Amino acid sequence: MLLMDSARRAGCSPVCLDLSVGLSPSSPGSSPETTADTERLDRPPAAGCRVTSSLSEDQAKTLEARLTQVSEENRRLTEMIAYLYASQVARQSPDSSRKRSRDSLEPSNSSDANGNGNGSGNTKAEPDHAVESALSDEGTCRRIKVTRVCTRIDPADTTLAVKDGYQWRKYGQKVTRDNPSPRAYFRCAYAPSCPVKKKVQRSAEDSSLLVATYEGEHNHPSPTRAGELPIAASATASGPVPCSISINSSGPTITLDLTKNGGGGVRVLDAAEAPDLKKLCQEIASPDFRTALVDQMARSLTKDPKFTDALAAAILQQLPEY
DNA sequence: CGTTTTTGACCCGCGC
DNA sequence: GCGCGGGTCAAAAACG
Repeated sequence: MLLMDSARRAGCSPVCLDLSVGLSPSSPGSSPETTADTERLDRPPAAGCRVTSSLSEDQAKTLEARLTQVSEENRRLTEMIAYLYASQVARQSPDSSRKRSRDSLEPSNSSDANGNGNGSGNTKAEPDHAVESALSDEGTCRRIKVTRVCTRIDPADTTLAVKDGYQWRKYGQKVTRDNPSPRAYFRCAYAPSCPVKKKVQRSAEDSSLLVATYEGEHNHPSPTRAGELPIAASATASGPVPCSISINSSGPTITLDLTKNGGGGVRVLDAAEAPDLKKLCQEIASPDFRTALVDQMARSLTKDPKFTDALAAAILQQLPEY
């Protein structure tokens, strides 16, 4: 979110803040906020598509100029992301790592997959699953998975409820120093057999953003999502939504913004899981990721009325007049 | 009446 | 040793 703001301040359109970050220029990707127009600009038409061939020379030049501009903005944002990411990693203090290493001594269930249930569950009627991130700890005997999920909520909503498909029991609430809004502590309802805990707190910067931090992994299926894949697997399977990339100011986390469509999980990485940006980019550039991304983009675009309208208009132009 | 939530007290690690 | 702050406990209250 901050990055998006920064991008706007820097005069960049959020349109180009896409997943082509760190990838080859041909990599597909777009923000959910991307308009149909830009979407067509970002990518050359597929083979056999006759749309561009019907454009006038002026239109072609305009489009080309626009493409150049978008590419330039993309490049600048890529650099910005890399810079911010590096800064965030550098800011990781020894304190925080010590704290997390202490956490890692807590009981954890590492035997099964990442059982974090979020994504399709979602909060409120509006499925506005905004940001996810994952933290993993290594270097100790045991390993506890820490996942951060941000959900867009109504600022007036005072309940710290994140409907993620699992049942939770609240066991405490505390006002923390760095945030005026209270932090709620939840344990999985299947405790003590399931050791997962979560902390939920509004973002200090954006009260409409609810930040849930999950610790540990569920050792049971979600009561409401039985049969579905756990987060990490589903993220790859369903594919990440075309999304903007932001950097969570609260920590060294690269987040993927699902603000618009919230249509599924997303592979998320942070400093602990992705030691450097290169690794992150390699992951994003993987064939599976790309395939899932293309699939998700197609689904997203077909849901976008602007896109369908533009497509219909383009098709209409190609129809012979009778 | 059983379950869940609330909330003040308590515990523990850390820095000074 | 003391204070601070985050995390947890557990009794009381609220809820269905």
